[in-house]
Amino acid sequence: MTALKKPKSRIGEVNVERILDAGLAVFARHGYSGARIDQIAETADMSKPNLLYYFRTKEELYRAVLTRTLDMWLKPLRELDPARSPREALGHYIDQKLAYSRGHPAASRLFAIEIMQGAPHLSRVLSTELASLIETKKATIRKWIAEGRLANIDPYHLLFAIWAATQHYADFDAQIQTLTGKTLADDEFFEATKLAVKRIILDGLVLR
Amino acid sequence: MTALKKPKSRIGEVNVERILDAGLAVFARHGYSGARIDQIAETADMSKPNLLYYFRTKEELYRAVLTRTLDMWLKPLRELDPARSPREALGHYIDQKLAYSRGHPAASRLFAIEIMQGAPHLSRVLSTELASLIETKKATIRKWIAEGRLANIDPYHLLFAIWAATQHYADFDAQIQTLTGKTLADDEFFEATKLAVKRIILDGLVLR
DNA sequence: ACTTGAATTGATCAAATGGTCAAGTTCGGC
DNA sequence: GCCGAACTTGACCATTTGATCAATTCAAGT
Repeated sequence: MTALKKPKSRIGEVNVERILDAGLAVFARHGYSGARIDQIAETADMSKPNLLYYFRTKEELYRAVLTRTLDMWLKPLRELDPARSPREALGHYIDQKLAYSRGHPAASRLFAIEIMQGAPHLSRVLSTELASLIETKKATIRKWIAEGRLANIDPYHLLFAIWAATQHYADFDAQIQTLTGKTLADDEFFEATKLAVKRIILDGLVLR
Repeated sequence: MTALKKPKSRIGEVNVERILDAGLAVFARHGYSGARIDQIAETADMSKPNLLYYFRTKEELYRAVLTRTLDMWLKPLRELDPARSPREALGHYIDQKLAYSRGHPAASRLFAIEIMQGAPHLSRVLSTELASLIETKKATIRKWIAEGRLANIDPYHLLFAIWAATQHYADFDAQIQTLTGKTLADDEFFEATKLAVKRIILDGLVLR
């Protein structure tokens, strides 16, 4: 809506990139209000006025960081493939989401914090871009159910369960690390997690 | 550890209660830094200096709110009953956690935000109280597995999946409401959610 | 080398905010 | 009714922090 930044040179583009990275790290760790421009600038290796030269306000920077985050968040869902079997497609989706949790934990947390605080900056995007994407994927899921290849579950709850279980490993990393001593960064734990999540959600816990 | 508040009269106790409620609401919506003492005081219907009379610093109030929150969070897990069947016991646990998400969404979000930001105020409690409780429950789960009544899943991943799926409905309420138009406050949606979560986690999605 | 616009920063401002304090009011036991 | 302790508050202070700006440096094209 409002005009954002437009770097005029190569060096400008590099700086914008550095600022976005720094902003993501600091916003995710301290929240919007807790993040200080000084700290973001320092993380990005530049002075505060210089940062404000690229993003005129803290709010503008926050929105930019958030937009970038949401794009990454949406990507795996776009790839959910109706042509494959539900086990393959959903399994692949879970793998992709867990890879995202592993590769971009700060982005996952920032997104989560934003939504938990009422999504004041995202509500528009959620109700348009995400909602229409979901609409498409609902059809895919319903098709699988109609074919008798999937339990008769409301597509929403299915997606929520997958989102929750996969994002949990990034968002609650501190808790997981305290309890298990491990993180998704650990290769073995990452593989074990992929198997466990797929087993729980796709196959269920209770033996019959 | 540090001495906290100790109301000396009946009116004092009532005020402390009001402040804790107000603090929970405001901290959950704006995070620690974003919450303003003025706003908490106003929500609790008192002046800022009066609030500071009961809690000497913002930090002290925050810790008090957080402690209370964690106690509520732990309660359902304590009740996980090894004597019942896994389907009954885990099903009951899921129901309890969803009831908590419905009844105390702000507490759920505050707890989540705190952990996502590295649990700076909770790490001690997590590694002691929660860790030892988990140790007990791990035995219960392993017993069920040994008896062949539960799939062979690492107890940690089992608990994480349940926590994630149930808390999601409180924590991501804004997103859920945007997409489905409903909240756990809606009776029908609440019942449907309980069934869906139990079906997904206990029975799995893929038909065999 | 010169010019022009982009990039950079030290100094500074204004507003917001956590916290204090002295002074006043209310409450509960006697 | 009296009295001390608990409670309440308007005014105020110190610090933090988002944002501005004039002045300087840097980079690229000619």
